[in-house]
Amino acid sequence: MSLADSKVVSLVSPSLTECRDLINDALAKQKVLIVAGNCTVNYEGRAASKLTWGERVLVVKADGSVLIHRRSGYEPVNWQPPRCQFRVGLEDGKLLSILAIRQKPKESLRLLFDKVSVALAVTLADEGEFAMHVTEEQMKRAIMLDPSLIETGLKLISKETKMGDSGFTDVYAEDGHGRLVVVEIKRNPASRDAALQLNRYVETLRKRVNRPVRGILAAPELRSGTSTLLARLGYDFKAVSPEKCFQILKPRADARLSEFLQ
Amino acid sequence: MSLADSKVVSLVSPSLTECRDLINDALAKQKVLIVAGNCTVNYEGRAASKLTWGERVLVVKADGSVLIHRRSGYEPVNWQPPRCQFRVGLEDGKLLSILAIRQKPKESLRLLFDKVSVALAVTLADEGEFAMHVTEEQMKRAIMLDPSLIETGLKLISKETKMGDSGFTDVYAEDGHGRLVVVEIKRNPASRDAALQLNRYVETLRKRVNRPVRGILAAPELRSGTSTLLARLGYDFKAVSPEKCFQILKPRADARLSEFLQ
DNA sequence: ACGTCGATCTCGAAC
DNA sequence: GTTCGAGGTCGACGT
Repeated sequence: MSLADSKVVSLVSPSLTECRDLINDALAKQKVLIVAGNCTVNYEGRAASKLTWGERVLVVKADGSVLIHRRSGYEPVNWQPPRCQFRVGLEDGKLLSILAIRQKPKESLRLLFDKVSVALAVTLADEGEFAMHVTEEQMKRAIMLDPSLIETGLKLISKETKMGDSGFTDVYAEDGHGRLVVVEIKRNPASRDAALQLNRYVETLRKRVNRPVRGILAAPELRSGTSTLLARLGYDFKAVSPEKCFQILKPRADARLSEFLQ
Repeated sequence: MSLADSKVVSLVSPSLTECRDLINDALAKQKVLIVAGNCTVNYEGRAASKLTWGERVLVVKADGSVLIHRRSGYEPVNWQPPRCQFRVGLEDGKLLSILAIRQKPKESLRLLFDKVSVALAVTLADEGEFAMHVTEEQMKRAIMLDPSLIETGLKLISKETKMGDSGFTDVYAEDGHGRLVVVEIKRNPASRDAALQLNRYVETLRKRVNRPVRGILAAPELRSGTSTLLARLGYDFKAVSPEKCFQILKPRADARLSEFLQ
């Protein structure tokens, strides 16, 4: 097994020639490529940009995505989404040039390295499964897909996706008797705060429309004392479990998400 | 100069203990840290997710951003924006645990490595400047060089380069019928605000001259709803892409552009 | 600090 | 294929 076939190839302070060979090998074998060094970057496509000399980390992934990261910042300074094609070359033996071209939209990313600190080609074996858990937002989505989770005859008014100020999620609907309904959704057992928050939304709405407005607090359960408060305010409670919401979302979710409760 | 002080520290197939030390050193010195290995990731915060075992690349940047990349895909499978704090530890000497915690919103990212292929700590010296190229000003320049980009028969009146107060760029011209034309240029999809801004310019001009004044909104596209507003105000829209402007500027530019392309 | 908006948004789904 | 909407969006700007 030659060096180039091993799972990790790491070159510290390689010559540009060594680096070119490693890059070509990594690209051919669809490894993940990581290069840290002094470079410039020119981008042209949907927009155009220029990045003058400095040390950055280049990452090329197996699907031809490209990331160029500076020392700080979550987002790459330059990048390309998947399906890039590459041309790697040495200019005068002094500059390592990497050209990443993408069709549709037609874009190009051109890197020049004059010094590479470290170059890395890694084969990643990854069959792991990624799963998002049920969030409040997903519960909301389930309820909007099937308002009968709350009450038969309930009809949505708006697809408003605005979140309340304290992580409360609200749905506006109309019940079987034509009354406006505000539904507050909580993923966890709802506290008195949730009831008061619901109250604020209903009060606000009552000032704006001249018709009956109901309030419903939807959550897996109520914390102690919340039931009394809710009744005193004149609102209803509806038990909604994350699991039930998942049953609604499941048929619409893709294969990966179906794994989501693990 | 010890190993840990050099600009690049690269460990291939390190023990988890070595790896922990390298990571702690990198975090302390605010280096860029790159770790490739077999891991799981658990995220909890605004949402929650779980990623089962598999080989990925972890990147921690100098500002405490975290990226976890799988072999494919532009986007990291898990991440944290800047300002994470870290806790690194060994569990039973069998698992390397990295906990990244972020306040506001309260979020946590927990990685467990059972095998590290390669660990890298790099100091990036980067004072380079990043500049986007086709700016609104450049689009304006292109349109002034070739007003037919907007409409055949359009003639410039002034070379006024004054910018509008909100980043709006305006061009004054005269159309084939001798009517005054105000052209508002936006580099990005134009919103209702752009239409209203154009309206203000046209209204102002109509008060000062006693002749017909047209308004044209030039942008790559209109955001939803803007078309209706624009029509109601009686103005025209002309699609102008940065790319097309770039094509106009490209042949005319001289020394500066040759630098721009290189 | 909080809300609104743009982005080389990216990404997936619906049509 | 294109269009549309969501996102753990991120990040910048205005209040």
